[in-house]
Amino acid sequence: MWAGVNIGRMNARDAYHHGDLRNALIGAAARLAGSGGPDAVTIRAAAREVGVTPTAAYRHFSGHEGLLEATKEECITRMSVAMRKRLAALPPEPDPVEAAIARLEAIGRGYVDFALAEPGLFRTAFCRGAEGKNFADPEQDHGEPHQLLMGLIDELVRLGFLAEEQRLGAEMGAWSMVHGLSMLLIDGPLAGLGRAEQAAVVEDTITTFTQSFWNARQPPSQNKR
Amino acid sequence: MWAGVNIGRMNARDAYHHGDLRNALIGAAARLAGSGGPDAVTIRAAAREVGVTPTAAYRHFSGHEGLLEATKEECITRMSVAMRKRLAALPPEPDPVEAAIARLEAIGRGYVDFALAEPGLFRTAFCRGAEGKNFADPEQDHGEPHQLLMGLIDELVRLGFLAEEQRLGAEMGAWSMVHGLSMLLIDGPLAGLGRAEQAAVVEDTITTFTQSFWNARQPPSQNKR
DNA sequence: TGTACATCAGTGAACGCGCGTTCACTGATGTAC
DNA sequence: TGTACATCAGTGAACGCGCGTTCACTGATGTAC
Repeated sequence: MWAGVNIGRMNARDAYHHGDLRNALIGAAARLAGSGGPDAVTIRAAAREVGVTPTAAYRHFSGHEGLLEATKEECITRMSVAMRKRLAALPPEPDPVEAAIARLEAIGRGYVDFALAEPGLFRTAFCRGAEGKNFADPEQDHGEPHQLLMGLIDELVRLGFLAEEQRLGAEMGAWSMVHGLSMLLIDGPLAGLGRAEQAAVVEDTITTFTQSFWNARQPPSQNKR
Repeated sequence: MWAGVNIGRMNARDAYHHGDLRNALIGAAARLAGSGGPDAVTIRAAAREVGVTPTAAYRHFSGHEGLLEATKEECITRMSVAMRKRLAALPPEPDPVEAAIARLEAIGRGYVDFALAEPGLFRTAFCRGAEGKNFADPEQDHGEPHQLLMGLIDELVRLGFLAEEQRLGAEMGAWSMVHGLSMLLIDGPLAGLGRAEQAAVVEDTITTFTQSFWNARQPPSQNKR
């Protein structure tokens, strides 16, 4: 009871010298984000959830912004876990190019499905962050989901399926596609669609996009699919 | 001075029986949205901007949600104006297919450029709306930018460039792409990039996508894909 | 092994803020006669 | 053309809310000796 994730509220006894308040607050904040999006992530609400005074949070975070930033990271982590599960569930595929494209499609579906399953977490993962942050810094990464994508694009280049000059367009095209689709489905004009209609849109869009990957193929040898 | 858009604050004399308070409030709200996004759109701030009591707004809107909804519409309208300008600036192109694809690319660039030029308005145009709204209702449209896109997809189908079954995938693919690209650039991990780098990303992504349209061409005559 | 004491990690009360919204009101306008 | 009066479109004060943050504080913990 002294470490790890806390479930529900703790009584006053446990709350005192909690042992893992930082993680407990992040967990609570993620719960709040899940049901109410980034706006629901407040110091007071997270502290309330954990059963602790708001002031206590200031021992572990610089303030509201610190909590939100930590919560964003948590959301990104959960997202990449969901995406990795998709990869793990993929059937074996001997052809390396087929395999890489299947993996690409799988993480794309994982991306969109996570957004649909956990819109609050998704919104939080991509909500406007602190002004000062500079993502252009190559030292800083854009988060795990992006790393998964980059790895697959790298592989397609290595396999000679994509040319070096196609790298940026393919990477950003894929990312933009799944991100935009997710946004339109959860917050945008497609949010009112029923489950089945949404699934159909996802299916068509992803399929079309995967096809465009085959179509964009390098000028290699025979009939290109 | 009695009608039309108001610039700056009005004095008490003019404010009384303002004449066009509804539009003045929407204009003020759009200004707030432009600098602070949807969260900055509040009844109190809009009223303050116009030089009027918050209570006065309740003569023209049901409440905060009513004002926000009207502001969203305003943002969407401004966006489609910007996109139409791009269309108008296009050089003449005799080939109807070339023309349609050029127009498609133009509205796509217009979409992304609007997001980059007016991130606050863009965010507001696509912020989470009222729960009850059902966009699945075919009577309701998804907004002018979407109509522009639909019109061009229709034309490509009519010209035989796209097959009927490709319609949904092409439509959602194009929309998702520009929407996701916009979001990643203004709020997401690409927000920290410099102007030049952002422009390069836009260029590559849009070019790749337009190319994929050519690649996705119907199985008309010669070498397919 | 016991104890004094520094430090750590919480409490509880309070602050000021901007918000949405409601109330009773009143000045300005326009219309019937 | 003048006037009484209904209606319209504002005012001004107040409410309660949840928020971020700060303050002085104190109970719990762990460590030096």
